[in-house]
Amino acid sequence: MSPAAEFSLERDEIVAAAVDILTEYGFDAVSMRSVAARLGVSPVPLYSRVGNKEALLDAVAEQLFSTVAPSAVEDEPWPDYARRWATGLRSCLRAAPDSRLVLRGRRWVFVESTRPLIEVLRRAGMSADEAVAACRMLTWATVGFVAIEKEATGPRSGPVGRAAGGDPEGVDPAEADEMFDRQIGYLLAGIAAEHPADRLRPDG
Amino acid sequence: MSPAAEFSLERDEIVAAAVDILTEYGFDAVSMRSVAARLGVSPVPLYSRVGNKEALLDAVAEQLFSTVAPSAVEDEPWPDYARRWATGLRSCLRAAPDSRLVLRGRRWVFVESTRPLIEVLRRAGMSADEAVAACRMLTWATVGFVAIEKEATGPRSGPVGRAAGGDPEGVDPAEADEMFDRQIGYLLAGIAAEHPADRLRPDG
DNA sequence: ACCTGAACACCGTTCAAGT
DNA sequence: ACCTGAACACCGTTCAAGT
Repeated sequence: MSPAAEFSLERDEIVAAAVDILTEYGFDAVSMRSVAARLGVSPVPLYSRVGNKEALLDAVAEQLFSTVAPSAVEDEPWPDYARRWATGLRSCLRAAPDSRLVLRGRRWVFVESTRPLIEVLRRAGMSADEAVAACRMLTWATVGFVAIEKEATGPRSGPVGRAAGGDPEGVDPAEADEMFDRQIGYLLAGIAAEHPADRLRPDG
Repeated sequence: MSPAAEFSLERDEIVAAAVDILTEYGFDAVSMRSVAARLGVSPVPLYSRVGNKEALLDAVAEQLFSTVAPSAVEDEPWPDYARRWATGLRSCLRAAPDSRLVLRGRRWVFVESTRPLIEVLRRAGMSADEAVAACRMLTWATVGFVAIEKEATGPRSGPVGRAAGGDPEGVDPAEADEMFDRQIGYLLAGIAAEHPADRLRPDG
């Protein structure tokens, strides 16, 4: 470490400070000014290191979400792995401090995580296009589900006075789990139905 | 109309002004100050009429999204109606100026629109719980899909330089249409599989 | 080079006056 | 009662100085 390193402001420290504020005080507390203050610096140097606030949130999302895919088990049927993959993605997303991180133009943070799933699908006999289409459907369904789930099971549920009761949208976490499982199951069944077993199990 | 009506500031005018700004200049342009300015008023009176900004956006969402359900056709099989219902909801959501309107705790704006779907499902023989569960899955899937679709087919698609190319998430509108149809089809098939035809078609 | 204080043009919200 | 100007405590971002 060079002597100057203790005082120099690295991109990674900025991102780490933003992650800290995000997890401690929430999404709305993350500002260029608050991140700078936590680092004991004026907001100006942040702009030369990360560009602007949007780029900072890009970096935060990348750190939180990249490479979340579970590893494949030998000889595991593709629907089993796909289900594990979607479930893993969902828990990762649910653990995230705020869904706004991923929903405003940061879908690309998952591209890296889709690779193992696409590989499993391809090994099962799907073409590249088929594998991408299947992977995309599962990803969109999962991200979309969690986006709604996070606010459906969260504190706020309507304008003052409304909510719960006969509201068909009020959902507790256990119901959400079951609903997610069922939805992914339906999608996997639909995908499987378009891919005859003999093509998908060339070694069976 | 009382003589004072011309000058009095009604809640509806405030909401209408907010909708105008939203559609003309976008979500970020909607502020208590900009809405007040459009009405030629200081921001203060808005607080006594609508409460605060969140309540104003609640009212805007309600005006834009309530009652979007297509009406049922006589003797239409429930999966056909459900598909039309989901497609109608999707186009309504896509026409909306910004997905942030519905994704931050405003899911309840669709509760009214779910009624006709639930009625069709119940008439087809589902129990109340089954109908609500099926309706919820379709609603969540559709809202989640559009939330991702709107930013996937929009202008921004990653940190500068990334995007398109081999990115499995880059999608054009036609592909999104097909993907939505397929996904809803899979869900409807899954729901139908759990509801034997004789129960769902008591008159067949 | 790299940081700072100060500024610009905004926010949501509230308060003490005015009529 | 109902509105206003002014203020408070914030934003993101930029600029002219300082070292």
